[in-house]
Amino acid sequence: MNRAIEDIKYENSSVELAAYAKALGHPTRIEILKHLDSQSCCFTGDLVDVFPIAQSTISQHLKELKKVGLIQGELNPPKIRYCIHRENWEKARLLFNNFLK
Amino acid sequence: MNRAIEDIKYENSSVELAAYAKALGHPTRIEILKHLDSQSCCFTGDLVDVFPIAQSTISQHLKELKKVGLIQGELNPPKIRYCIHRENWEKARLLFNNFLK
DNA sequence: AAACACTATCGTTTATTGGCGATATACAAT
DNA sequence: ATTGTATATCGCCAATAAACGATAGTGTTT
Repeated sequence: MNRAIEDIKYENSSVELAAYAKALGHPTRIEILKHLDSQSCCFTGDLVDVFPIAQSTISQHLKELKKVGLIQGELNPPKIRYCIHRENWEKARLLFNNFLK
Repeated sequence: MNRAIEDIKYENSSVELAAYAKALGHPTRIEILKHLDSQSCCFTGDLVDVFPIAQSTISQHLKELKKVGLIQGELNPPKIRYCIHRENWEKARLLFNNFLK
């Protein structure tokens, strides 16, 4: 019964899907994405005005979303313009679509 | 963590979507659901044979999935037959579908 | 060079998650 | 009533996540 965690062999799509799902697993991140989607792009500062949470916290959420590839940030000094990463967004859409049948 | 999550007014759909996403945010749970889907239903014991993780851990994952409503367990003594909760599954499908446009 | 605006990162704290073995519970069959 | 089987729960631990304020970049403008 001594099972090592590294013995688990997941399907690739399961790992990818879980990663996207995990990133979507917080209401603030969902609403950040909704906001991004509604106006194609926006700056961190806009979000700080919209959500009653600290700037550093928002930055962390953005980092999470960027890490998993759902958004991308382009320099627009001194601001950073965040947009949805359409290619990966589509990839996620297909994964969820296929999974949820 | 000075701010409770309840203090932020999220859209209802954001909270629901995030809850589903969070439940899907682990590869083991994804594969459990795939397994359930592929054969409509199954017992905890079947999963213990399939995944190299402890029985208690699988039970925990099932609990998570049940909590969010994606699966349901019906007594089939002495076993418990787990099935996908089709109604909520459809609800999740619509939420993700709508969100990912 | 200094001041400013914007964002990221650091350090800390607390909560949650994921894993395990051990134990408890529930029911069937003996 | 005892045994056996299947599943859930408990207690524990390590790792990760979420939140904050403070601080450190980064690039513009004065």
